[in-house]
Amino acid sequence: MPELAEVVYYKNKWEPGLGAAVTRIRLQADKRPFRKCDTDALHKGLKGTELQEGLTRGKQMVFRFSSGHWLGVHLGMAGKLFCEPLPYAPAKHDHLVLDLKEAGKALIFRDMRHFGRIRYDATEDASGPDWWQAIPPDPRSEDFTKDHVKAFLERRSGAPVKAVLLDQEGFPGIGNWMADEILWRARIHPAERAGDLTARQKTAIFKETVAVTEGALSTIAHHNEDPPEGWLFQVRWKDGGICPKTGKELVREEIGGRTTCWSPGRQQLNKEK
DNA sequence: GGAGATGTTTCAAG
DNA sequence: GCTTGAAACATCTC
Repeated sequence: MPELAEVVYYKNKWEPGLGAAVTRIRLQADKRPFRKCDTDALHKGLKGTELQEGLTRGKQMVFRFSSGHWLGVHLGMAGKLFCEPLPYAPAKHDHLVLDLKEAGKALIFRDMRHFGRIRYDATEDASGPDWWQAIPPDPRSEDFTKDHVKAFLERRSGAPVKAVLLDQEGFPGIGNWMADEILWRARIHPAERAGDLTARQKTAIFKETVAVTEGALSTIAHHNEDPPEGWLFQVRWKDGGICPKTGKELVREEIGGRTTCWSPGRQQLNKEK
């Protein structure tokens, strides 16, 4: 579900808890979102600390608590964060609930599919845990440059460009619909091998990645609205969806391991041109 | 009942 | 060691 802009949207859902201390922690330690997480340490470490800040990079989130405690959140495919007044009774898939008594709020992580992930780290490093610092620059960053994009496309030269756009090592925050939107705008066939792209096409991928990210942030990040009319997003899951540019039918097929939607008249393989 | 879902990890093969 | 592709993960909805 959540790509870069939606991750920002959900991160902000915990804002009502800023400045308040964690008074109670309820979690389902045996569930998959806590794989590789020391839940005992989380319990002991986080209790009594104050929520100070929430940050996002790509699809990753981290919440900074007082005294060097950090909570990492990944929403997976279907996860969400929200806030409810106390007292709050957790539902079946509410894997983590933080009560903040002085704010009168419960902060909740819910994930029906269990593809999400919670992490806990204790470090005095003000830049955050190692895994957080290791996340490559996302498309909002000034370090996300044309050269960076070109180098990554060349490194993954044998893979379909759709698969490369989904790789969080090169395009943190880009997910399935954003990748389709970028390729549709750039008029590139999703099955094109990244190494077969022209210099002009590589530049187009850089520019459209930034543009789609900004467009998504301006709508989804604030109110979870859909992107504007005229985006592929509006039609890509509809049966018999029509390309807003060509007026012809869109195609759906699995490319790079994910269902991919594109406009055949607009996006062709280079060798077919 | 079966397929598919806005994602990541892991593993095998080249 | 690096790249690529496919399977696995858990649950719900259509």
